[in-house]
Amino acid sequence: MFSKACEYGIRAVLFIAKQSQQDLRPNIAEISKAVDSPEPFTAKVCQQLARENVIRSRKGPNGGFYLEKDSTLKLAEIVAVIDGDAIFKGCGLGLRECSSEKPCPVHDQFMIVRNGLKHMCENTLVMELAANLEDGETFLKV
Amino acid sequence: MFSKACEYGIRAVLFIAKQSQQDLRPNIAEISKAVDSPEPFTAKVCQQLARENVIRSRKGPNGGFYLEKDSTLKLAEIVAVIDGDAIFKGCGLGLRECSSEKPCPVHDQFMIVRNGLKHMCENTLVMELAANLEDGETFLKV
DNA sequence: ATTTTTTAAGATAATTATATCCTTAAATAG
DNA sequence: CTATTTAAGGATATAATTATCTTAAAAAAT
Repeated sequence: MFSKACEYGIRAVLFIAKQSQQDLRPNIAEISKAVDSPEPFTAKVCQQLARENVIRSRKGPNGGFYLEKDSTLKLAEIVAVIDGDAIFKGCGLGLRECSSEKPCPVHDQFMIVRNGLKHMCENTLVMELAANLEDGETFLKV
Repeated sequence: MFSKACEYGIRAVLFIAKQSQQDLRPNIAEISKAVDSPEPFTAKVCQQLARENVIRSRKGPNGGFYLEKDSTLKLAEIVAVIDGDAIFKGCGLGLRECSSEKPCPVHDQFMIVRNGLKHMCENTLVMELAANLEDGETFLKV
């Protein structure tokens, strides 16, 4: 569904969000340990997200990645930055042109599924997911 | 969503199905031309599907790939053979273990989307899609 | 100011997915 | 039975993704 980079990205951001709720700023070593992802690769992904202003970063001692406490970041923004929006918009059979005027054979069926994914990602708040994580209701590794 | 191999595979099978409804058995050259896909790669995919009994093939003059006219083949079988069932079953965040007992943060949300895709693929008949194709209601290339 | 911590960026390596080529073997038509 | 057509299989090439390593630059703390 999502690329590995995107999976790591979402997991990293959820951990960052959880830590941010306690005024902490985890660095790459802490993040990759917490979400069980390769350190240099996770660094790349976090840097990309920071560059695109999806998350924030601070250098120097006590630095790391963080989110504003009142952040309204949604899953969709993470996905769009890392994987692009092909998964939300592209044709299920890979046709360049595929629209209701010139639909592929599964156009209508896919539209429903893709819209479901899109709405889900656009309506899921990172901070809310992080809250469940803090309660031990959900998990980020294994 | 699906791999390129799987996209080509579905497009190829839909064309094969359409031709089979007219008692034709297209060969690789005809298939890859009709669905605008690379010939050797399409050959690999079709051979794999034939080996796994998803479609049928016949060698020699006038040979090619085909489906029985009363085939009840569904999209899900093509996807499962080419991409496996990770897309129907796997965790959206790539966790090895992810269940209702030990869910990832987006477990419930993803479940809904994945099940939507799964049911769609399991309930969509290749022969029905091929019929629309024959009527010029849907398209397989560009 | 200097040192230390940490992000940032660039270059490189390994792996996987995509694509191609070439040879072999099967099967049909004549 | 033979020639021809076509799928099947193996080996190989290319591109993209995933992963790593190294160095630089920024910023905070002392």
